[in-house]
Amino acid sequence: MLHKLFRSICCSCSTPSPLQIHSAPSFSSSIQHLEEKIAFLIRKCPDMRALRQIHGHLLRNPFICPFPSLTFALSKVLGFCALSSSGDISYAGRLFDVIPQPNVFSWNSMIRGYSQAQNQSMAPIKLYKRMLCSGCAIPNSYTIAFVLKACSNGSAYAEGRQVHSHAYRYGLDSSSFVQTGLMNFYAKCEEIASARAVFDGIHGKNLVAWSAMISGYARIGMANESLGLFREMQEVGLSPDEVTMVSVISACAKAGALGLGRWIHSFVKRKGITADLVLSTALIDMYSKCGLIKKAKEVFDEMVDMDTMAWSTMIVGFATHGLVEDALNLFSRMIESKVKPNQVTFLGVLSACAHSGLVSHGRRFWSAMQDSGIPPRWNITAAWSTSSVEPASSTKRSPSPAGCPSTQTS
DNA sequence: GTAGGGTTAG
Repeated sequence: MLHKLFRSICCSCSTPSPLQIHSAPSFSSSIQHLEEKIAFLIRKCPDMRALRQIHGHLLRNPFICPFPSLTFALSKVLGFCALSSSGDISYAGRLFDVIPQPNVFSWNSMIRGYSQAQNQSMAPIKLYKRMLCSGCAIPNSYTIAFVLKACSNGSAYAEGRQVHSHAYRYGLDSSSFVQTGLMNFYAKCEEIASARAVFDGIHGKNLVAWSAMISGYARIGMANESLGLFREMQEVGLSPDEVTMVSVISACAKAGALGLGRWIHSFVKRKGITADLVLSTALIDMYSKCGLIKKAKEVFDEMVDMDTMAWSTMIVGFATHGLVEDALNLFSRMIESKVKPNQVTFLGVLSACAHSGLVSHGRRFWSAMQDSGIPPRWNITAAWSTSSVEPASSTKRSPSPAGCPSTQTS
């Protein structure tokens, strides 16, 4: 089926003759047509099995897919393997290693793919270093944003600062995606003053920039600053969305600001902001932490689809309030609903058992937890290299501006 | 000329 489809697509895009190649508009149009077809085919690709067939066709029939279309096609194949939920990052890695001169799209797909993959915390930054050293592709705003995300996830502060200076040197620091990436990176590394410096330097801040800063303050418990910025955002005429509201609700939860939290909840309703899964979970947490467990349960009961985090938040809430029976009953309902518990869920039920001296129940949950493959302890280690990351050549600008770190590591 | 940023539980 796929074979036939591929054949028909490729046959409909005839290989340009030498005459056509000299006739630039015709050649260019033919190439573009072929690339559109290949992109379509990969976009519709259901799984790795089909993707491997497409990849095989490309390699076996280079005459129907000449350079530069082969480069384009391979970067599309790579993008699917590295980024799609039905992709395969190890296949992407093997493919990437045999591409002679990967283009910037391929580098970016791999950097982003490794950032999203489990147990690959070192890989994105190593790859970024390889990209800079290779000198065959210049980072763009996508590269910088993806690497910054990887640095945020891995709390790789030294590397992130270097990436900041690279953003400046390559003239990419005016990209809104890079700016948001920088704010998030600094906020996640608890360098909130640096995050704020980036935020203050943005001209024409959009909703994402405001939300990122509000979230940065909320995350480290600076509730007043978070809520103050939320007010300021509205004063400049920007309307918050559900993502902004989640951070604001989280700030109320951390501050134990029930009055404000209730006002925010009514604000969400009044403005018609969708109380999606994440926002509802944030509300449950806020009401629970502010002592209003009944209201938390009301929000939970109104939810249609609950994930592990929503169930766990409610279970932990009950446990914290000493409502042991409610916590254990909810855990049973969660299992009946076929939602998989995680370490936080078990922490909730075990803490409920501890509060009420239910030793035998506790032992059963302890065994069930280990049977589920959840170890009693887990470590999240940021195994990042602290070695220097330097571009191979070509700096666009120097020296660094105020607030932008030097590229040299001490 | 392929693609992207801000959100929740311990």
